[in-house]
Amino acid sequence: MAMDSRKIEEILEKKGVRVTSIRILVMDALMSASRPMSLSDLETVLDTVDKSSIFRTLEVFEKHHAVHSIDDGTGSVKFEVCEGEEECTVSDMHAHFYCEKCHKTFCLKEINAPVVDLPEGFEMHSVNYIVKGVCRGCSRKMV
Amino acid sequence: MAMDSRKIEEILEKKGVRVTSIRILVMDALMSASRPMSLSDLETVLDTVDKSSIFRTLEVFEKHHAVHSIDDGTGSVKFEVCEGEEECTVSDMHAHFYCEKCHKTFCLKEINAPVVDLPEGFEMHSVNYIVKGVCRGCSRKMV
DNA sequence: TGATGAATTGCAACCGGGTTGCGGCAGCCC
DNA sequence: GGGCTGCCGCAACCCGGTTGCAATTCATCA
Repeated sequence: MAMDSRKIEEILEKKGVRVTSIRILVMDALMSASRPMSLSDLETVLDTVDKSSIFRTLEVFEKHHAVHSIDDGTGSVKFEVCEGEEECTVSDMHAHFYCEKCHKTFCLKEINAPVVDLPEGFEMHSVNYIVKGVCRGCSRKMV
Repeated sequence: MAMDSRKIEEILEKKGVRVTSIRILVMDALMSASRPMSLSDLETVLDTVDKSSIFRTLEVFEKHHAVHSIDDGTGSVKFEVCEGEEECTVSDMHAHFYCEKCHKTFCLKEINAPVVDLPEGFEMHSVNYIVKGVCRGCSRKMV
């Protein structure tokens, strides 16, 4: 338990999510992780909780804008906690970095996902901006 | 057969890909499609050809930089023909648009994928820039 | 406190995209 | 022709994601 469960309950309530023990566990895991987590990441961390429960919990969280999903092109969707109180908007989305060596996905929180002008008639709902390459740790090791 | 198979043979040879009848079929399908195609798209278009053959053909094409793959976050990777003679570079990559109504992926060829400055130590190999929303056709229909 | 109905959870099975092992076949060179 | 290499089809598999269903938990109200 990395975080005070009171605080987590508060957050869930603020988002309009009914509080249950499993939801606290999942939110806690997400908040104490330094990187976006996939369903199977969560499965291994929370090995007492069933996969489908985690899956449905994430569904609920996403619907209530407590978390958002990002697709880093690895074939497994990652989830991270929404920052502000409000729903994430397009301009809030930040870039992500996927390391091809260590297969980890990093948040580049400082870097907003760039927004481009679309051709007329196209309506933007969200953007996904993923950079792939080698992360700091791995590029050091290679010298 | 939308294209002259001679031309396709030429292209394959230029990329250093051995020419076979299946490879011509796959390349033809990709070149005559107006949108990036997934493995299963190709499967339905080329219903005489086995899935694994298409899969391995795409592998070969990709290794020889005859096609590149894009991940639009739908869970199925799409492929499109590389434009120039040379290997695609980061700055050549263009943005893509995924329509949440009709579930089609569009190339925004005019729009280069934006390139951001990474934190020190991170090394960029490729970028994926996907915009999700509603496409022109679908937003018209809704009026 | 106990009953009732709705929401949540675990289990098991399923789905679909992607991937692989293997045996057969085609093309090529000697 | 014989042998080699690479290509192809088939079937089976893997894994992330998803669903149906029955059991459990929870909130509510009498």
